[in-house]
Amino acid sequence: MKWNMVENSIELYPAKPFSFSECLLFLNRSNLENLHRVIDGVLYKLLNIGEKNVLIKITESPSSLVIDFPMGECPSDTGEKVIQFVEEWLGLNQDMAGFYTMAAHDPLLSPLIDKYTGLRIIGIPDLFEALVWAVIGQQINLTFAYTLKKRLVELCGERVEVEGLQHWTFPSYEKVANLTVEDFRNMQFTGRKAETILHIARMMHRGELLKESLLLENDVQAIHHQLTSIKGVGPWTAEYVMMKSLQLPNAFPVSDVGLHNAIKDRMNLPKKPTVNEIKEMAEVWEGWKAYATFYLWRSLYDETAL
DNA sequence: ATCCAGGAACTGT
DNA sequence: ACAGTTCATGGA
Repeated sequence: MKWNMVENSIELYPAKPFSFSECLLFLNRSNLENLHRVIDGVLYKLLNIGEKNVLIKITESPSSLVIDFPMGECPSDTGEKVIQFVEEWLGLNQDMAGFYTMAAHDPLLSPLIDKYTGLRIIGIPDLFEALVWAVIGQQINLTFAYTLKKRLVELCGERVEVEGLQHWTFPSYEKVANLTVEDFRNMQFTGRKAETILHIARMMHRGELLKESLLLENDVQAIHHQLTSIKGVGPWTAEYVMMKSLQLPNAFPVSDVGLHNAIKDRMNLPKKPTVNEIKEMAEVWEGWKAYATFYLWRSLYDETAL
């Protein structure tokens, strides 16, 4: 992707179609979210890069996205990492052309790509954060999931105040690895989720689980197997992480309840479809199942009928 | 109060 | 292989 550094700001030029307002809508869906902030069309996020916390501020200009650094100058040698993060976070490096061509011929997806043109899959570039968020989200409603995440972040994430606004980073696996099951129980995590998250944190702390290593696997089945071999990580969590953190366009959390509800609503079905029925209708999505899923999720929080 | 939630592991057949 | 049970709690 093209980019340009001008004085103390970076301009990015995502390939079209790209919708910044769709990014903001997704990122602003919960008022319990504290890992970024959306204020009047401006997106803030605190990044931890090379032991330093860097606040980025993203705005849209007519022809580009602009990243500014409200804490001062962009520290030298972090510019590249900031760009890479934002690309993965907002999906700027995603090539949508094949998906749109496929979706245009699918009666379920075609209204969605028309209405949400430019929507990208919003990612969670940090593998640890993606895994923890997925484990938290297992079998509980989203509001409670956000509450639990907020408690964990405020317990051991890092906080910075800039211009009167608080900003948080997600806790590092080093810090989480030093927590106990009781710490999690006090935050109303279940014992199982506490064990799973602690296990993941300790694995990553020991260097036994690395995003770069997963991405070097030669096929997605190997990645899926490596993730599901972690106790507490099942098929849904593995696919979710492959979609949101590893950016695999064909990742498919087929058992996802939200996906089931979206398909039911979109097709006016009397009840939710079975997993096998969904697998059948997803055959034509081959190669793009992650995008199909994300566009269907998007339809769930649409206030206006399609 | 009742059902369900962006599941997973375990148990029994 | 497949179905039922348990975990645990909050939200609507």
